[in-house]
Amino acid sequence: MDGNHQSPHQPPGEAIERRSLGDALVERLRTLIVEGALKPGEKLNERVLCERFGVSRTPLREAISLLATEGLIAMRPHKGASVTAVTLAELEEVFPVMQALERLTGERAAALATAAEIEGIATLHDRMIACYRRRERMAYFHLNEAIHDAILVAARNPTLAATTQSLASRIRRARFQANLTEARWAEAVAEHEAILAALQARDGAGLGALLPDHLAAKLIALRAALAADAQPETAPADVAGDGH
Amino acid sequence: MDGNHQSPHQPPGEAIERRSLGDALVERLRTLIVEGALKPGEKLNERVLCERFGVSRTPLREAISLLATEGLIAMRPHKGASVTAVTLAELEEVFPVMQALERLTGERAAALATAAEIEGIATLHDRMIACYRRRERMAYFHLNEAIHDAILVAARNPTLAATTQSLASRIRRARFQANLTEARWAEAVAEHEAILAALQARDGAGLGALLPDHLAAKLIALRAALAADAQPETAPADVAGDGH
DNA sequence: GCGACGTGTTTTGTATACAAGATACACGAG
DNA sequence: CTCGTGTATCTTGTATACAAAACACGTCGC
Repeated sequence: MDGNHQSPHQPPGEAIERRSLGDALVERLRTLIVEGALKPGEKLNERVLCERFGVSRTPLREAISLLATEGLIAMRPHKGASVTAVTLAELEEVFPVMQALERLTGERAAALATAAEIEGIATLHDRMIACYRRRERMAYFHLNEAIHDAILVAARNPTLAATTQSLASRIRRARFQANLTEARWAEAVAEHEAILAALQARDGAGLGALLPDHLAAKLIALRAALAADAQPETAPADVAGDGH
Repeated sequence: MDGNHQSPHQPPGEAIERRSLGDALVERLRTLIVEGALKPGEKLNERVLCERFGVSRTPLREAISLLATEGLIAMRPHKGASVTAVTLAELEEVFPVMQALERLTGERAAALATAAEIEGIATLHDRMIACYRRRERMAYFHLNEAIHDAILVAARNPTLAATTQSLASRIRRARFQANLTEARWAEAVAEHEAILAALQARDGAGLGALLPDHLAAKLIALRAALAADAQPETAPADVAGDGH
C-alpha cells in the first residue's frame, strides 16, 4: 500500500510487472529525498550510492535521470546530480499547476467513482481520523496520501494521475520538511470531512473546488513554515544549546 | 527555433548546457515519433537504433526511458520498447488534462506577459497567417507551435511549461497523423485571431477559456479523422485504385 | 607572501562485455 | 499432420572498463 505512489493508475488488466532494479531504485531514492534522508542541496555521488544500494552505476543513473525529470534532482553536465532545494519560489510555482489538476480530478472523481470506491475512501478517511485523534502523525500522512491516490484512481484518467503524482512528490517533500502545526492539522481534517462529503454527494463542482482549496490552505501553512526556516542564521543550534 | 520544443521555459540565467548525447537523442527520437517516421506499434530494437544514430546503448536507453515517461514509448520488461499507438481513447484521456493546464496558462499569460512578448507573439501570428494564405502547411505548423510555446513562456511558470510540453508531444503526434481539413484549418485560424485579441486585451478569463476551446475544437476534428482511419478494412488502398 | 599555472586524482559520460530472460525454429512424439 | 518440447539465437538488463572533463592540491614565479 505504501511506496508505489507513482502508479496508482495501473490498469488492473495490463499488469506491467516492474523492471526490477531500475524502478525499485527510483522509489527508494524518491522516498529518501521526499522524506528528507537525502537533504536538499546534497550532492549525489554515484559511486557512494552504488555501494549503498549494491547496484551498478547503469541502473542508478537511470533512476537519477528519471527523478531529474520529476524535479527532485538537478543534473548539471560533468558536475553531477544534487537534490534540489525546496524553496518557497518552487512551491509557488508548483501549486497553481497542481490546483488546476486537482480541480479536474475532483470533478471527474465525483462523476465517475464507483460506489465501492467511495466506500473505500470513506473507510480510509475514518482510519485517518482515528490516527488524527491519536496524533499518529506518520500513519496520518500515509492514509492522507492513500486517500488522495484513491480519488485520483476514481477520476479514471491515468494521464491525469501520472501527471499529478509527478508533481505531488515535490509538494510532499515540503510537507515532510515543514512541521505540521496543531492548528493547521485540525483545519486539514475539517477540509477532509468536506471533501468526503462532496464525494459522497457526487457534487462535482463542490469537490472540484474543495481539492484546490485544500491545497491552497496547505500552501499558506507551508509559506509560514518555510519563511520561518529561511532565516535560521539567528540561532541555528543555539536554541537547543541555550537550554543547558 | 524549431527542435527544442521541450524547454521553452529555460530560465535565461541558469543556462543549463545540454548533456550532449543523451538529450540530443531524446529530441531526435521524439521528432521521429511525433512526425511519424517511427510508426505506432513499431518495435524499437536497441542495436538497430544504436547503429543508426552512431551511439552506444547506454545513452540510447536513457533516451528511451525518458520518452517512456512522456508516453510516446511503452516499455515491457525483457520485451523491449515500442512506439505507443495513437488511439482515440488516449487522446480523450490527454485532452482534459491539457485543457486544465491551458486554462491556467491563458489566465497567467494574459496577466504576466510583457509588452514585448505580446508583440512577439503578434509577429509570429502574422507570419503564421501568411503561411495559411499560402497554404504552407509545415511552416504553419511550426509557427503554430512557436506561438503556443511563446504563450507558455509568458505564463511565467517553468513547471507549467514542462508539464504542458510533455503532454503536447502526444497531441502533436495525432495532428501529424490526421490530416488537417481545409474547413478545420480556417476555423483554427479564426480561433487564433481570437486568442491573440484576448492576449492583447490582457483578458485573462477570455484567454483562459479560448485556449481550452481551441483544444476542444481540435479534438473534435481529430475524432473524425481518427475514426476514419480506424476502419480502413473496407478499402485500404482500393479507394485510390477505384479512380483508375 | 600571494597568485597563477600545472599535474594528479576524482567523477562523470560513454562504450563494451557478460548474464539472464525471451523468442523462434526444429525435432520428435502422438 | 499437428502439437509440444528442447535448444539455439537474439535481445534485453546489468556490470565493468575506458575516456574526457572537473576539482584539488602543490609548486613555481612574481
